[in-house]
Amino acid sequence: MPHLMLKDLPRYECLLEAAREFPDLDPSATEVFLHLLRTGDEAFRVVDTHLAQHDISQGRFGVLMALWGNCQRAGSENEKPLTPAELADRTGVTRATITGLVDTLEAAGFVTRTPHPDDRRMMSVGLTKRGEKLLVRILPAHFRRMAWLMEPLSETERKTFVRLLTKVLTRATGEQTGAESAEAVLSARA
Amino acid sequence: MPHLMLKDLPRYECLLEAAREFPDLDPSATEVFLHLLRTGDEAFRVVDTHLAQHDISQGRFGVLMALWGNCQRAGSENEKPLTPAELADRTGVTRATITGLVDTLEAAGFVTRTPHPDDRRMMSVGLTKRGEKLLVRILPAHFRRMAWLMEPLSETERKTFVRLLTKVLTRATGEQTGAESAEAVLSARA
DNA sequence: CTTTTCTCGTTAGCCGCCTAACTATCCGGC
DNA sequence: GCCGGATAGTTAGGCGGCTAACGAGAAAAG
Repeated sequence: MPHLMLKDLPRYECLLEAAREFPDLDPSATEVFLHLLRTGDEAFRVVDTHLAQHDISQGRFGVLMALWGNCQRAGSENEKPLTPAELADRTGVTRATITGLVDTLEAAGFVTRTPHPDDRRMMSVGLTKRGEKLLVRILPAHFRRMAWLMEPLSETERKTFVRLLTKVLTRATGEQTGAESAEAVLSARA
Repeated sequence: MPHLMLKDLPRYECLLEAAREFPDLDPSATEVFLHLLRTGDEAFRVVDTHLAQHDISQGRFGVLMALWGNCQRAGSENEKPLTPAELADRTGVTRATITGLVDTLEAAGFVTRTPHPDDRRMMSVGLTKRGEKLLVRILPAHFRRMAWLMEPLSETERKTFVRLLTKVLTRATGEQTGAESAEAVLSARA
């Protein structure tokens, strides 16, 4: 689970000291980076612990949410069945992983897997009544956890937070402007 | 790898709509939460991609960094060998996981595993010259990636960012004040 | 119409993480 | 001194990610 390198984040003075040995080390950037990963990890753990109480992993939950289609993708009425490929796309895991998740969810009776009417290569994965009930039972506490976690932040701070996160996310996910891509820039001096 | 539930983050209006159905849903809190996890995930991916080029997973890297002891824990001179229990503590994974990671690193010649002189239950895991060289070769590009990722943020923004992250981290990791703990508060209405 | 090429889902196998159980060792009470 | 409980590391088994390779079916090229 942990995406982490050091559980106890280094003190800033240590980063400064290390920066003398490694000129490439930007202390403030490193500090933000480590805090980001650590906090993301702990936030994940908070909700994952809750979902695990209902035998639902984050991956399974993602599939259920995608199927439940809560206002995803403009213009879709809720509860539309999806293909494994669409599920992979929306949850951000590979198709191979979707196969495994759907296997588990199907065995538990939360989703059904039927041949796609139009294209015999495809499958159609739909949420069952049972799966829907599970979500309705789980979601309130799930939302409460997120609200609890963010309670220390004012509305203004939340706006700022999202803005900063978006800046980093935009850079991380590329919007590859050719020569400016991460790989190009960063391997130049390798 | 992905700690995520939805790859394409929902639009804010969708959260508002969902909040009508689920009174427990706090739209701004949910928005921050989803952005935090998504961004943390992508930031992780940025450095993980680089480490993977050297056949080093994040877990292995954590062990090497802990051993290299870069200014961890006040008063320790660098390069001190550690026990698996200490490694588990510092990297935030279980001891069982450390066993596996050290197995791999030992097979690759980056660390050595010797019996502890004082206590025959313990082992002493130390960094080899080869492991040290690996770190020195990898770290500059590693630091460059972190710096590149945070480049869009000004120094002021970085300070703010760390402050906000710390607020959430503090809440997530508890500092359990008895009745205020997450489990107590959140399961009250379950 | 045939053949090539692409896409879909699945499979197989790897890895890192977990928990639970086990063995060996140390320590504290009697 | 001995014996029960704590502690260190490992093992066994499960799970959910990944990549790579596959066969079935659709679509494009000829």
